[in-house]
Amino acid sequence: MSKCEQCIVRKLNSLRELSKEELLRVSNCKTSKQVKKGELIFDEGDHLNGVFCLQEGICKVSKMSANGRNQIISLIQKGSLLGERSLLSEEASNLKAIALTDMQVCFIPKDEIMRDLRKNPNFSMSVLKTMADTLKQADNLVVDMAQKTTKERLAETLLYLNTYFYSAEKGYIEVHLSRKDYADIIGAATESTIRLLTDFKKKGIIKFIGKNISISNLRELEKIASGF
Amino acid sequence: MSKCEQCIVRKLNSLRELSKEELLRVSNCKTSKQVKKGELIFDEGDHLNGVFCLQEGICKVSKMSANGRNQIISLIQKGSLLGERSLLSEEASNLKAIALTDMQVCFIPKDEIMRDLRKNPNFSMSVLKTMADTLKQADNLVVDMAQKTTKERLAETLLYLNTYFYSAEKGYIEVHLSRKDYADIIGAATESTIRLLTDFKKKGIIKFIGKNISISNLRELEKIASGF
DNA sequence: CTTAAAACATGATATTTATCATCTTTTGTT
DNA sequence: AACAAAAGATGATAAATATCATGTTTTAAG
Repeated sequence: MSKCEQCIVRKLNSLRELSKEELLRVSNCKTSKQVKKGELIFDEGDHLNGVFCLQEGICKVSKMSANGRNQIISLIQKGSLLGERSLLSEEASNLKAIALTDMQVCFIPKDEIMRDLRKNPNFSMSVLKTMADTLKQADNLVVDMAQKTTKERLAETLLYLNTYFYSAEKGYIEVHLSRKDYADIIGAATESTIRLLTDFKKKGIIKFIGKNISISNLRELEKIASGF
Repeated sequence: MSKCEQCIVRKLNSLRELSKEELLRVSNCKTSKQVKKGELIFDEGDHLNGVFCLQEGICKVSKMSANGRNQIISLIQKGSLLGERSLLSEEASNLKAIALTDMQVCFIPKDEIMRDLRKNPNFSMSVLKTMADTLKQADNLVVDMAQKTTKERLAETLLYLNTYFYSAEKGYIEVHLSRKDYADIIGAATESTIRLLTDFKKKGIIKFIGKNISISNLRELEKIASGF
């Protein structure tokens, strides 16, 4: 199994704050596994007892609502930690994570991380800062969900995907989301979402063939996202 | 000025983890002030440089959306800390806090808290845990906003208020929110919100005279909140 | 390659919600 | 007490969105 010290990905998250010795211990107790596209990483109700460090790939994090519909809260890519909250509360996970691409995922047991959190202030401060950022994003998401129309939310989602997942080489957004995934992100019915996408396409704002989507008129999409 | 060591309220938040000496230092650098109902505690864009510890009263925390509408993210009551995120990022506040009742508020400068966060693992772990909880709540709120109808959200809001702010003595929910506040919580138009409240009243689910609201049929409200 | 299942798409319609207009009631100020 | 301003209320209407029905295309499994 590869060693954390040599892992470039850890530079992208709070683990960068760990000392050589701490990292060595983490390296010795971590497990690593392959997750295929579409597979479950963890489910709502699971007791995680550790955090995931995403080596490669992208996953969607979602939550079931009472009425049985799924809401995608965020997309997480390689370099991020996942499941930090399980460290801090004894509760089961309130979220579910599913791979959107083939993935390489490391799992670090709770005990090891907890020890570092208590011993290494730089590490705990970094985790705190990350959570603060996530919280800020969540607040923004709440406002968007509460006040924007589905059209505005879809425009915003496309802009977001374009920023983080556009491949210049391929000429389109690299994450392949189903129409239902898009619907689950913006919190709309799948049919409504399809209609909106078709509408954007007809107006020359986006192009798509199947799941390969690209933006043709960025300015216009930005206008729509911000409500004109 | 009163001393933190003798303050009962601190027992309710992460400050409970501070040692006597740490608390003494906090006590010596904190400032305390009275905030009248309706007054601003801090605004979006303010650089806080510290946290607020709420001694007495309730405030609403909100955020302006791009289209100029206000969204109330949460209600915070005495015993809570407010503005922790300002400690962890250099950014200006993305939220605004306004008093819903007369309040007594302490302000603790950033530097003092930061020092304790780094030196006292129990304290930083407690802050981490609080943020994790807040984050979980935020995720739940996102799902509600995205997938519930305005009626369901209003029902849920009333249930929440009833849980945390019902006064058996007075016989109604003690926080006095305007119809616009309710609208800003559920993310709906004020007129729609009034119609929903009137509808609940007509159906005998709630009673109200002005801003004094009480729940008559809890079971029914719970049904509505969960979408039947 | 065939076939069934899943995903995508679109029309028709119903429901939900916002907006605009107007009126009434309450609140706070002089 | 008188009055203006704010908050609350309600009707009429328009706009946004969901739902149901159905057909087409794509995908995956044998």
